[in-house]
Amino acid sequence: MYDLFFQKFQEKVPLSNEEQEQIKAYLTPKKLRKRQYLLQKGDVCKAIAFVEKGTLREYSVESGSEHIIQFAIEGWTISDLFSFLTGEPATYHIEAIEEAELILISKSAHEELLKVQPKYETYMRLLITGAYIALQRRHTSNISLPVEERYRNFTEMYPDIVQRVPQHMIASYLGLTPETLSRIRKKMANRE
Amino acid sequence: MYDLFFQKFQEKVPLSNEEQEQIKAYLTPKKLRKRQYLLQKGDVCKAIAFVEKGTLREYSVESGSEHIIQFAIEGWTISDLFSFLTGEPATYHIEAIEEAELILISKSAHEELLKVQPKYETYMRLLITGAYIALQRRHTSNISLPVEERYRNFTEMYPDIVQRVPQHMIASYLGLTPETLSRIRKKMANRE
DNA sequence: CCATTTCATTGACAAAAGTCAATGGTTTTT
DNA sequence: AAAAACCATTGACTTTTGTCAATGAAATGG
Repeated sequence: MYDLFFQKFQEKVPLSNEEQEQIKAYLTPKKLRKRQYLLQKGDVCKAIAFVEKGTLREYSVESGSEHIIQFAIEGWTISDLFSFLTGEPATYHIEAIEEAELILISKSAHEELLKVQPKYETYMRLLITGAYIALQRRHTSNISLPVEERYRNFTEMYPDIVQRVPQHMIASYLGLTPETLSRIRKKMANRE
Repeated sequence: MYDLFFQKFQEKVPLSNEEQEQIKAYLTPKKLRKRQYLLQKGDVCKAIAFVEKGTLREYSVESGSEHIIQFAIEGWTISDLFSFLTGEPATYHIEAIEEAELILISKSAHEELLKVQPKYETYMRLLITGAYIALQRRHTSNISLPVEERYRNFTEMYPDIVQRVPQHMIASYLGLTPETLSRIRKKMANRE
């Protein structure tokens, strides 16, 4: 159950067996059914979630329309960090697209782990650094590349997500309407 | 010279005088003239820069056109983190818009500080977490808000940058052409 | 202080993306 | 198994944004 979590952890920071057991004591498993919320806008985000199985999406709702901020599949971590850290109401929804198995780090677990296990702090630092770099690249490509290339990059970078997620959600992630993405795909297909 | 740096540091992590002196020993001051590069695309980013004075911009150049990724004024930190951490060539330029005074943390200083001073790791973690949250909000507003509101948010959030930076750079930051921003401003002004 | 460069604005036009509505195929639910 | 909900695609049309070119004002550098 915790295999993938610790595998990913150890890719960044090696742990002894004892350390692993120590950390494991702070973690909580949780299952979600399809369409079930992990977090709803307005609630306070109470955990950082690591995905052992399944697919989730994090999205904002702005004047009726949804905008997908992030997908998360096996091995990824997802949360509304701002809400989690400050205790302010969340601005995003997080929802299971498919049935999912998660490992949760609660706020109190997070704070305790920072105190008792320096390797946890290092892991968090590296995790967020990676997320920041990825987000920066995404943002850069968003404002500098033509839509078609952005879509192509996405399919090359995340072929597994393309398989598992409806197309209109990928459009939303790329900041497009479903119609526009459909037309771009058609144009790309016609050139082959 | 290091006042602002340690002021910002202590807002996140308090330090004793000894700790401050210890850390200071790893820092290097640097001045830039207007238009001078701190980093050029293709070079390896050798430092994290804290701005004591002046204004910098970080931007990408994609098929001839520039796209501003970030501004940095007094009290902000700027770097091509990916290049800094991996040693890969930078994908961004960083340049002084006005004459600037910086405090640099070199790669080796960064690595040493992580080893010898846990508070430095905590500071870095919190710094990057803040940057990540800010970037996520920016990206969200980019894909979900109409241009006019994005501009309004920017002017409200960073009135000092609006004062100090030419308008076409703000357009670039928002992902617009200068002409489009000019027209939006006109529209906004006409409604008053 | 003059020459040059940079900058913001505007107009005319082109290209890109969004909106609305309809269709037909899937999948999901009951 | 039938009904309902979801989904991708397409067409006609509108809105938004970009491109190119010109102008005049302001800032910059020698």
